[in-house]
Amino acid sequence: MNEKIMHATSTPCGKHTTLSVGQVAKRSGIAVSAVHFYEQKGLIQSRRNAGNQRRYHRDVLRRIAVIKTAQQVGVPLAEIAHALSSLPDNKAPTIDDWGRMSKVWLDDLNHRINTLIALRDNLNNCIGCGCLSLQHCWLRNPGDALSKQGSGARLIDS
Amino acid sequence: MNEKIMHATSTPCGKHTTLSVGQVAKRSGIAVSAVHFYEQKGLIQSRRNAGNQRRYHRDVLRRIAVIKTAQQVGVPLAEIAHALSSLPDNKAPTIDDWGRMSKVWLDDLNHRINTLIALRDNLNNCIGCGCLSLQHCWLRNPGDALSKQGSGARLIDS
DNA sequence: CTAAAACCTCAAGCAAGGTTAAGGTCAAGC
DNA sequence: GCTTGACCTTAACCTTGCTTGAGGTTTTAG
Repeated sequence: MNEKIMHATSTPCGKHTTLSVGQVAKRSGIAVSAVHFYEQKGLIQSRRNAGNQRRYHRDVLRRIAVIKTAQQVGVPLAEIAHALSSLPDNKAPTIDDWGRMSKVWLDDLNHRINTLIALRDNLNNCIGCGCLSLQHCWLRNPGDALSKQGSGARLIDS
Repeated sequence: MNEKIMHATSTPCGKHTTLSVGQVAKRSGIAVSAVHFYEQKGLIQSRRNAGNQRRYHRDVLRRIAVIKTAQQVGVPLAEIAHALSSLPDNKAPTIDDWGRMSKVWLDDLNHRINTLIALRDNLNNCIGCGCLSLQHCWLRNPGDALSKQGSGARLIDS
């Protein structure tokens, strides 16, 4: 009880205050259970106060913002975790920290962006030119096995 | 047995042949079980031959290519199904068909692309300018509840 | 004609990403 | 000091997107 500083709302200043799980949930717009879940999966970290309650560094909000944004576009948690792992725990990341993380992600993000753009433009393109040769375009995707056959897959290929 | 035309490999021509589930799986690079699954979810359609085996129109390969590409970038099956539902079953889609589908998807694809680009560029940007004010950038995301609080979320905001 | 390969239907199981519920502790206000 | 809300842990459950298995039929190859 003497450790007032560990109680989430006990310091009026707000600048050096830690956050309780409920505060993190409210501010970041996710459920308390999701905060627990992310912590369990190692995406975020907390310390415990004298009464065993979680106390988060403010920077956790930033991490959660990254998590949410990445998830919106389909990046799996494991990958997000990997990227976030290059940031320091429980303190504000430095420029170098962000740089490391950025590097970890850039390739993947670019790949995702390119795939989406290809998907969008192929839809447009095949309509625009009227050839309907989607096959041709999809095949630029390495993961796509369609090309190897080459038999009758394309319909009106020019 | 008289309906030779319904047997997947019985016509030598290859142009008007239907595909068995195994052939579809092999050509599209997905498992037979996944083909079943997609059909069950309404993403693709089949007819049955005299022996109750599935026979697919060739165009199913194109649909699966779309499915796979979209999935790679995190579009959920339900949304893919919705988009695909504007294409005709069991026959090659016309230009108009693709146009309808494209329209259904464009907004979502663009949103996803923009989110990813924002994610990538924010990572770069915040490093480049040194301000680390990621918060500011994330908040352009409508789904993000962080902004409403405005209290102490930003750290070094300029 | 027969054996193997491919197919069928159901049902169960798995991984990811959480949510919900149960039973108990901690903390803040009156 | 006691009640009430926030928190704790553990465990079960849910949805999505499939895979695996069991038990039986159909096709194809020799």
